[in-house]
Amino acid sequence: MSASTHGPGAALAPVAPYPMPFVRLELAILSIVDGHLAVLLGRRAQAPHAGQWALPGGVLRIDLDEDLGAAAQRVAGERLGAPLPFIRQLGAVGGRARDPRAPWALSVVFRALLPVNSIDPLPGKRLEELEWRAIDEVTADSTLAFDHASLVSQAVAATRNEIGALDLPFGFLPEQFTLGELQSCCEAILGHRLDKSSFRRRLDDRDLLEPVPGAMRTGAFRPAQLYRAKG
Amino acid sequence: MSASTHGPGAALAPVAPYPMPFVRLELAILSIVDGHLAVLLGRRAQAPHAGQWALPGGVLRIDLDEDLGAAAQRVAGERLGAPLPFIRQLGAVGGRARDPRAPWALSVVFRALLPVNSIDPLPGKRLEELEWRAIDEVTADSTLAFDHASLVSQAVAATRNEIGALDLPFGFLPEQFTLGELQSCCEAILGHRLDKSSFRRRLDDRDLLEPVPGAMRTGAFRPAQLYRAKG
DNA sequence: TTACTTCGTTGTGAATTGCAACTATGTCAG
DNA sequence: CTGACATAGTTGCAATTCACAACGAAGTAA
Repeated sequence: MSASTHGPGAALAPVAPYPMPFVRLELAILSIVDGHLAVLLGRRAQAPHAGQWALPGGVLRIDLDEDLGAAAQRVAGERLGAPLPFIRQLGAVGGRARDPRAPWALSVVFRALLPVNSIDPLPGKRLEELEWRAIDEVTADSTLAFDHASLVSQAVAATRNEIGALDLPFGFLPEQFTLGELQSCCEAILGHRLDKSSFRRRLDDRDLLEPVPGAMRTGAFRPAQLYRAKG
Repeated sequence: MSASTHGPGAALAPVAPYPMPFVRLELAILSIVDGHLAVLLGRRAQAPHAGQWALPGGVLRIDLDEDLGAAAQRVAGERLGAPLPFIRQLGAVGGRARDPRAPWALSVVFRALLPVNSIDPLPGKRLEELEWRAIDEVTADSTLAFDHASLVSQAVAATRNEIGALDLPFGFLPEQFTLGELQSCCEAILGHRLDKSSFRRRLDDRDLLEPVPGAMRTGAFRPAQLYRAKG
């Protein structure tokens, strides 16, 4: 459709006659279930790797997608029924032996964060089983399809680095949250516990949060001040 | 240049009926010239953006390249005549309006480090002007072709982050180097001076270097112990 | 011999961090 | 009504790290 009908500029050198790779987007969607970092996987219905678990993804559609970010959002919408607000590109993988459906397959990998108690995106459209799987299991088993085990590790490592730099995982949290929730969230991502006072000191040194004046989270015990991201 | 008679790809059956993007590799090759961080740019001979400066790069050749890393090495060899030992992928950019030669262009961006006094890679093959340009100028002018100014900024930011995490820029250095050289190198990358004692303390806390027993760098003043990367 | 420049180390006060205690404030059981 | 309880939020302090500066050491060059 858009093969040659896109030429507002002057006549340029033609696109090289080389065959191009099969380009896909893969989504590493992370969340926290039962206090543990988890990734959303789908069981493949068709060959190749039928029956194995894989990251949700889809083919790049240059007729539909304005750019890579838009492509990732489109795939997220098709597979999960909802756009992903906190999404970041991790990089690309590509090579000859990655996907038997094509002689050369290139995937651009995106990482997204979904709120803790987000409604399970299972009521999607044409999707098979989708399941949250704990990171520890996934990286231990490593029976994922294609090279997706390595992609998951990459996504987790990138996310842990962000937390280390106090780049807060707002994608995991509702708009308003308590400092305890934020800390638990970071602990789940990192896989170890943090010190409360150090954590809070670093937070207000960086001036990233602001308290919501009247709002408190009321529960079984003492209520906690609600905060929201600043700026 | 690449409109020659090379068409082994016609036989490859497309795996999906969707058209695929035009895929290129771009190289952000950094070095330190005159104590300042610099990037290697080439002046474009042909349209589009003829006469403007751009990162060296080339088209992905799925018939030649085993994977993305190999593709980057091949492009480096063709454009510079030498392989790049310290190379890392930064990510991919892609969209409709990136390159007027194709309706949809995707570039995978690599960052490489070249030793300080590396022989200028100018004696390449079919290349136009290639020139080291100081980072400060490049990011200020921003008259680079395509979106390459943004790619350069990305490469610099990634490299500065690595230094901050004491991921040492061995690519900038010869196999053996003095601590002073290493420090100057990091200072050039970061753009500001570092404290000598702090720098050395952090270095031997992480146990990254080992002294070469008898080797000293002798110069105009007091000789300095030579070190090499450990492990 | 002396000036000079870089190498390498040491010292010190400030800032950050880790650890642990303490108080505060609500719910809930009795 | 009262006190146990679990979490919220703060405080204190020792230990570590850090920035900054000074120092002696080692070579060249005049």
